[in-house]
Amino acid sequence: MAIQDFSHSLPMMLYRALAAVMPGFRRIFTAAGLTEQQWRVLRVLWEHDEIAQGALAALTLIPPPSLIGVLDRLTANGLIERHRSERDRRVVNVAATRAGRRLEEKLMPAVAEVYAELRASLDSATWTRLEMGLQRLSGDAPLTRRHKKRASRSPTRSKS
Amino acid sequence: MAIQDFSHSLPMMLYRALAAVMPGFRRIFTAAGLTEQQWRVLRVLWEHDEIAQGALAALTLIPPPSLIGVLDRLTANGLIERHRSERDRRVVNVAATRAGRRLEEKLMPAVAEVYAELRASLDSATWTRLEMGLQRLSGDAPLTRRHKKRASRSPTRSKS
DNA sequence: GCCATTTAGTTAATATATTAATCATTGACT
DNA sequence: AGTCAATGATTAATATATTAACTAAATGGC
Repeated sequence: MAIQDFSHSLPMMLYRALAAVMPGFRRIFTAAGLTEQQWRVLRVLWEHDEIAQGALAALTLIPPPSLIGVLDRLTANGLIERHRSERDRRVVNVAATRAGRRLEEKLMPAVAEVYAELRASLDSATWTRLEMGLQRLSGDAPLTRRHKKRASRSPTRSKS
Repeated sequence: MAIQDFSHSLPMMLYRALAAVMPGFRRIFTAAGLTEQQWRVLRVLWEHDEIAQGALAALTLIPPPSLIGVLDRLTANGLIERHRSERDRRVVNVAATRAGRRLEEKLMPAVAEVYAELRASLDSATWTRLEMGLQRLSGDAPLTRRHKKRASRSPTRSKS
C-alpha cells in the first residue's frame, strides 16, 4: 500500500529532501562560478591533496564519464591539475591548484553556515535517526552510537 | 565538525542512499524501454487521468524545461497525449494513452516487489524514522504517527 | 616472456538538469 | 477597450547522467 502512493515512496521522498536542501548551498556555489559537481570535486581535493580519478569519482558520486568534463572545466579555470601516475601509467591523479585551494577559505564559512541552519532545523534526535536510516540504506555499517566501530574501512583514516 | 567530513554530510548521504536504491528499480524501467523520468511521468498519470504540465512537473520533480523533452519522447512512443486546455489556452493537459496505461499492469508488480524488498531491508522503526526525517527536511508537516492529520492538502484525496 | 584478462580512463550517443530568456494567454486595473 | 503584470509553457545554451564501447596499461597464469 505504501508504494501505491507515488509521492510518498522512498525514492521521491529522497529526491524531495534534496530538492529542499540543495538550493541553499547551490546559491553559494554559483555565486563563486562553480557548479555543484565542481564544488564536490574541490571539496574532496581539499581533504586529499592528491587523488586518483577513480577514487575521486567514488567520493564525489560523479560517474566517471561525467567526471571527465567536470575536470576539464576545472582545469580550464585553473582550479585543479592532472598528473599521470608514474608507477601505474593508467592512473591519473588530480590535485587542487593554489587558486583551487584558496576557494576553501572563501566558500567554506558560508557553506558551513547554511549547513548549521539546516542542522538546526531538525531536533537532534530526528537528525540522528535520519542519518542512521540513510546509512543503512547505503549499505553502510549500522553504526549505532552506543557500540561505535573503529575505522571499519581504511585503517585510522584521519578526518582532516 | 560534522560538515568537515564531506562524505558524511547530509546531502552526500542522501545522494548515496539514492545511488544504492535506484538501480534496482531502474533495471525494471530500462527493460521496458523507459527512462526513470518517463517512468515517473507515467506513474503520476496512472493516478491522475489528466493533469496540467505544471502540476505534472511538480509531482514528478522534473523541471519544466526537462519535462518538455520527456513528454516529447513519451508522445513519440505513443504512451501519452497532450491536449491544450480550452478554458485556459496556456495550459497543456497530459494523459496516458491506452498503451501507456497498459504498462501499469506490466511493470507495477515487479516494482512493488523491489520496493517490498527495500522496505524489508530495514526494520520498521528505522524506516518510519527515516520517512519522518525526510518529511521534515522537505518542509512537510511533521506527521507524528500518534496525532495523524486528516487530508491536510486536497480534501479526501483518494490514494488510488 | 607471451597471452588472456582485468583495470583506469576515455569517447560517443542520447537523455536530463540548470538558468535565463521568450511567447502566448490571462487577469487585474484604469 | 487598453495596458500591464502575472502565469504556463517553451526555447536556448551549457553542464551533467546514463549506457555501451573502446583504448592503453598492468596483471596473472602458463
